[in-house]
Amino acid sequence: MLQVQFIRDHKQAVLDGLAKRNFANAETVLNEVISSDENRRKTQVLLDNVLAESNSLSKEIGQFFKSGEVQKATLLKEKTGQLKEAAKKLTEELNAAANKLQELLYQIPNIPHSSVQPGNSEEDNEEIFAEGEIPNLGETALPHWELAKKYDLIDFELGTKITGAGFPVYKGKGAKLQRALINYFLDKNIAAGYKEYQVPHLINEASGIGTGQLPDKEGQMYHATVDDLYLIPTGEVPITNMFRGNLLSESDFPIKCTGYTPCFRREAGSYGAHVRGLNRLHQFDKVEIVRIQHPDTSYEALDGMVEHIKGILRELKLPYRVLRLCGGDTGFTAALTFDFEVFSTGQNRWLEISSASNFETFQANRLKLRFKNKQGKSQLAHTLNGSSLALPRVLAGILENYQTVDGIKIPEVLVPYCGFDMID
RNA sequence: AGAGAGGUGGCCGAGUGGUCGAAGGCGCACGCUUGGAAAGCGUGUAUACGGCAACGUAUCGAGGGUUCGAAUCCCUUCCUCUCUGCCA
Repeated sequence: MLQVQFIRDHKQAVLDGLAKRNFANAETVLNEVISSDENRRKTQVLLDNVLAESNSLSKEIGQFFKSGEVQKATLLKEKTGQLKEAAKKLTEELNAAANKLQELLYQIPNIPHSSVQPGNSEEDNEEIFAEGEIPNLGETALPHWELAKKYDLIDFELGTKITGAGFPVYKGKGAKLQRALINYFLDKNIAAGYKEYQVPHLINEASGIGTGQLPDKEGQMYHATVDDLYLIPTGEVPITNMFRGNLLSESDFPIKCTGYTPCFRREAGSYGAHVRGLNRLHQFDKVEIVRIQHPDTSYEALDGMVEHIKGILRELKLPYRVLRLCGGDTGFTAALTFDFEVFSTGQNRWLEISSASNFETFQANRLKLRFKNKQGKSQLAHTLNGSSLALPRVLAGILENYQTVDGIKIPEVLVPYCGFDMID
């Protein structure tokens, strides 16, 4: 959520930013925001004045009662009746104005960073880095769902029986490989200074609002209605919300967290060849990294996260590329996002395996996550997160890129975690 | 799940209808003191919104109500603790 003050002071910059995202009716919405805000402030001044008068009258009445001048008190009481009505009406107006402003602000996405290019879709994302060799497996390369079947690693049908499509069952060495990856990712993150957390997998409404999943995107989350809780779509939500409402001091920075969680996504509207196998699931595992930063260092931090993720992919010896997302493809809450994609040899396409973003103050404003700056004022912090990494597609990438006629080789760094070096 | 107790500032804790944004203590900051430190003494120390400011308003878990006036009374709700039950 953008700050009203910022919109008031930098209207043109906001318009330019929204244009990069192709946000419709930006000017109209901003004008509405500004007029709602004016209305809100005007109403508040009126209400404050009424309440101030009412308060001082009440004090006088109290004095009169104390000194026994009951008649004077009774006289004043009549006056307060009118003020009460006025206050009630103004309170309603103020609430209505504040709610309207809030609703408008919820609709406006974050302003993209200056390096973000305009664009409509993933076609317009820029590749900024690529590394690793794409193995030449020729015609024999199999997609991971066939490999998974051949070596009995993942059972999609069994998951369908238990739950439904998109809830696979990992078996034997498939399960072990996945567990090895989780441990390896966590160890890498911890070595880089991230503190490990195990967090709840269900969240309440306030948490969903804090990180921006609610109120608009509830259709993407599973909702446990009896208790009004949501299954997390990503570990970002519980991890970031640990800091909701906090007032930090500068010495608390940087805050670096990591955690392994399953992720649950309804993925309403997804279908077709692109969702086969592990490509798109309703439940998948992910190791997440989250950082809370001083605004001055948040972009350094983002670069640090990108380098960290590169390091992991380099060790896994997977061919990957990094994209800077264009305005139209950048998520609602992010100012700048880098996507990581691994080349999937068996499908001959790139698969997104990580996304690292700086949200600047957008989430912090919703979370009321602030710190005391050097001037002693409270100021919004910056939040960032990234996947390190999303499991299924890394698994798919390993199966497909490491396949040989004799079986699937295990990347060297994972052998100690797996306890075997070959799936055959 | 049933019964009871309770939720007050960074922390502890007083406050049961008015002068209470809230005593006292701890912590923290600054100053005095000191060769330096500790101790001692003094001053200051919540957040949000509005206002150039003086200041005003709101906030004692949250929401609603009674009252001229609510931290204090009533209702709803959330959370915590104790006991009982159940249970990985």
